[in-house]
Amino acid sequence: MRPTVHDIAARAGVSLATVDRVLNNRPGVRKVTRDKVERAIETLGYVRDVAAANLAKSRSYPFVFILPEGDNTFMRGLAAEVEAARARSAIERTAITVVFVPAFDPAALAAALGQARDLAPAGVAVVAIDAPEVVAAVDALRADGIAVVTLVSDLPGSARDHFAGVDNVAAGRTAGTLMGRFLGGREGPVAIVAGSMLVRDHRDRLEGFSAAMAESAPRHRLLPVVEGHDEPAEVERLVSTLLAAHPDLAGIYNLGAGNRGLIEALETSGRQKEVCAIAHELTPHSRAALISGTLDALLNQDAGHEVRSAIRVLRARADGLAVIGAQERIRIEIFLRDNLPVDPA
Amino acid sequence: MRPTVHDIAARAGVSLATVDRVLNNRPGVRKVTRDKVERAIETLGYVRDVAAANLAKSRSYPFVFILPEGDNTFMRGLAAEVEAARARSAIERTAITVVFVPAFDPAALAAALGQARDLAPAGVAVVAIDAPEVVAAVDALRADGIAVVTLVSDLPGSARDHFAGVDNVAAGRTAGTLMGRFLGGREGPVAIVAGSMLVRDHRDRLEGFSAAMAESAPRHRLLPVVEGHDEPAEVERLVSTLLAAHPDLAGIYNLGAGNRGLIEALETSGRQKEVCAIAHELTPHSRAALISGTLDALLNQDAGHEVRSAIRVLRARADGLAVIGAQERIRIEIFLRDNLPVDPA
DNA sequence: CGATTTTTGATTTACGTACATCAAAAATTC
DNA sequence: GAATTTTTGATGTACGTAAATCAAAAATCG
Repeated sequence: MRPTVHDIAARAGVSLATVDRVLNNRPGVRKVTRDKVERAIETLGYVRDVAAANLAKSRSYPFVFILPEGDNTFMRGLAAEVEAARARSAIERTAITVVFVPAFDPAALAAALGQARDLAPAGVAVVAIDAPEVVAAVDALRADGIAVVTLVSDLPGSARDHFAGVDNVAAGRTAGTLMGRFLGGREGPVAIVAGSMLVRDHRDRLEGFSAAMAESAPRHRLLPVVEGHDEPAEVERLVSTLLAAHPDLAGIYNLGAGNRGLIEALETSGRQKEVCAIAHELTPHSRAALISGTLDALLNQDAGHEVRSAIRVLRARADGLAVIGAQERIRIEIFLRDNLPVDPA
Repeated sequence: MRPTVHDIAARAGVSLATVDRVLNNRPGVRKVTRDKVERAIETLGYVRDVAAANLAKSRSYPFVFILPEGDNTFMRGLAAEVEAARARSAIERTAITVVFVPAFDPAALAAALGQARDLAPAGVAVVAIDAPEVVAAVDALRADGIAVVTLVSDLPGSARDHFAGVDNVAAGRTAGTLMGRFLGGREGPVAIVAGSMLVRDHRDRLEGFSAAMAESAPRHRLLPVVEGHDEPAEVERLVSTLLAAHPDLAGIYNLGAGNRGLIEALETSGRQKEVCAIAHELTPHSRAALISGTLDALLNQDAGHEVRSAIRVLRARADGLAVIGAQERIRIEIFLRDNLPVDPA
């Protein structure tokens, strides 16, 4: 049977109250006694029963999640995952408030962070935009002792506690290597579609992709990046224009959202088999396109993992505990039509 | 504030005892009263506090894990993950016993399953070997009401509750598609190295690989499968022989363990860049070979995920709860040098 | 209707920890 | 050695649920 505080008290020859004082380092214990108790804890291998402790404390963790609005499928999926976490909040003793802000709008985001601060939560998770006012708002939260985790897109230069997202330079590199190898002997330029160079994750992916392509397929020319603002309709126009302008187009890398537009444009052109297309995020649309062969590979970050990781980190920070970095690292998943999970993410 | 049993009692106008009877469906409650209580539960949105419930029940889950012996890195990693779970057992209320049996030995495995039965655990997790005596031993456990989960390698035809591992046909297909696309315009046959056709996972991978290669690279001839029994030394001999016999070898797929032998043979031959090599399981050796370019891609199943999933499922079965299949599906991870996680699995 | 069975209420103990209070003992100071 | 401060003990309550007991009330039966 697992040792309890009573066992420690007996073993150390002290009272329960003293054990409690040591365990929760309350004052009023001589060092000799403290040592005795700590030795007993050590030899018995006592581990505090967190469930019982939380029950006794009736602790709760109020968190705020700030997510972008818009009909981008990935972000909607992320919101759904936060909602799922909210549903679990009863048993996890978290109280999650979700706030939506206009996408790509630094001022609105900074304002939302300010309002979150007024709620005095234990922690805030935010899909960041890389702008000075956002950095300032995050730092203000931290100054109030509120834990902050960036989600999906990071905010380097701020005092955020943690980034719950993938290494986007590595993601871009992965896409570049796959593109280079899939192109094989083919000739022709490669196009790149981004959402916005305002967000850090897109800039990072571009950097990684360009570098890896230069290594794995140096003879392929990269066309200038076009920005589709993660809007399917805009992406479709851009890609159609690219396809028309470059009859020898060998590949397309969409490093942002708006895959519906990419897929639509490719299939309308009838060149979906000749053009090697790589994109991000597994959604019902991208999934179908991967199966049909319009998309050749898909990189993915698991939104559910990211949300759960963010919550774990926020809770740990709220308790003043350390975070095991390796355990919270979000993986870059590669999907081909053959290793698709049965359920759409 | 979250509702408790007291709130339900008050709302339904019954006593605490009656609420308890309904919640744990004990006998002695009229349907009218039961309905009243259930309506109160519904309207208040009551969710049982599992932590408090487990505390009150002081429930514990004794599990037995049966793993193969041998110095195969993946299996050692799996054992380490089980050990890590054992370390967490204090806070998770599990009591895990680990048993090691000789690899590829159906009789020994069946005997171990029999011994596990004598311990009367709540559940057993086992790396299965596809043999009739093993099926019989698993079915005997199930007949005793002991939950059984197969780990890594499945046992179809048995009464096991769940398989905590990847879809190995899909894994083989993934390898086949990657191989086909990576080969690009190259010519030459492709070799396949397996561990043993005795275990289901290897047979499944072979099937998937052959099918996908036939689709994506039909002109490449597949050489007859050779078996290396997951032993690095044996794999090295086999691969060296293959390399010598086929100067035009285009690719090698190692669907079993023993990557050290594969890597050694390739690097000794000096043909590691010409031959496209795809293997399974991320280990320090395979990781280094991926970075150096000796291996071109690596498929992986996360042993930690598998162990934790197995425990979740065993616990759910022990409590008579349903398992959310989609949540327990283990993904087939693809690693290129660019998306390697920072820490070796 | 009374007798019997079934259903319900009231109450208590327990799980392992947190936290508070007050008294008792020990150590320290003068 | 007395007065003071610090340390320790004893004890109780709380968290939300499980589980048991015994009495009381209600329903059912003959």
